[in-house]
Amino acid sequence: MQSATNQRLNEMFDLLLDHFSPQNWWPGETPFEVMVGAVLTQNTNWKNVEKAIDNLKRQGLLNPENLHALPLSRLAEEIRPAGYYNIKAKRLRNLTTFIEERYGGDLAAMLDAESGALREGLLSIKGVGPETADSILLYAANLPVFVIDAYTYRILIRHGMIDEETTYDELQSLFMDHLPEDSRLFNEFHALIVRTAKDYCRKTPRCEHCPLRSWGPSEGPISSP
DNA sequence: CACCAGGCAAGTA
DNA sequence: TACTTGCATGGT
Repeated sequence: MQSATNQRLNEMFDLLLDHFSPQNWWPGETPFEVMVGAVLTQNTNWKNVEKAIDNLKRQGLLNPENLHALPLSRLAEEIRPAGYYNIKAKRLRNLTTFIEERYGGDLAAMLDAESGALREGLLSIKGVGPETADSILLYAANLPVFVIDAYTYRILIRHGMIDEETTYDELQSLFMDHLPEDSRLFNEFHALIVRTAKDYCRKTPRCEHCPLRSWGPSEGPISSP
């Protein structure tokens, strides 16, 4: 027998799937590109990240070795469109240093590591917090880890599933303790949440058409709690 | 013009 | 421990 939470999450997922086609996240050709994108998209529009990624890719810099060897000033210049470019250049350097020092520069070895240990390692990197770490685990390493972001918070608060003080780990457990351990499910679920918020929770609220409008108890835009 | 985007760390009291 | 602030470009 399944829990009420499980039923509620299943209903949410079904509503989203019924409304949208599969999102096919993460937009990245290689695991390393996904990792770089995870850092660059911190509090930043994805469109801006794409420009930065493109700069690196076109110059053959989008691999651990070349990016690690790139001077910080040059790296910052290449990722400038993604914003916060000075601090993000350092964060990317911290990431490549981690790959180098902990896994001898062997990215495949890193992605094969045990999930909990790898998460702990990623979180020890200055500039990698829980959402960035979990995005790497799920979308680069294909591990069954649910990614929580600001959209997930807003939607679940608005629909009465959690309160404002719920922590990242608690909200993550809400999903992971009540859904099958399936990386494909987690991948699609998170992508659909982001898609929903982008399409229906922005300045011109279109709540009357939101796929979650019947997923009570909320009514009205989640952007104005 | 103001506001914010697929966060995080450092500073302050 | 509990708030607050800095980081920065580009689109609405």
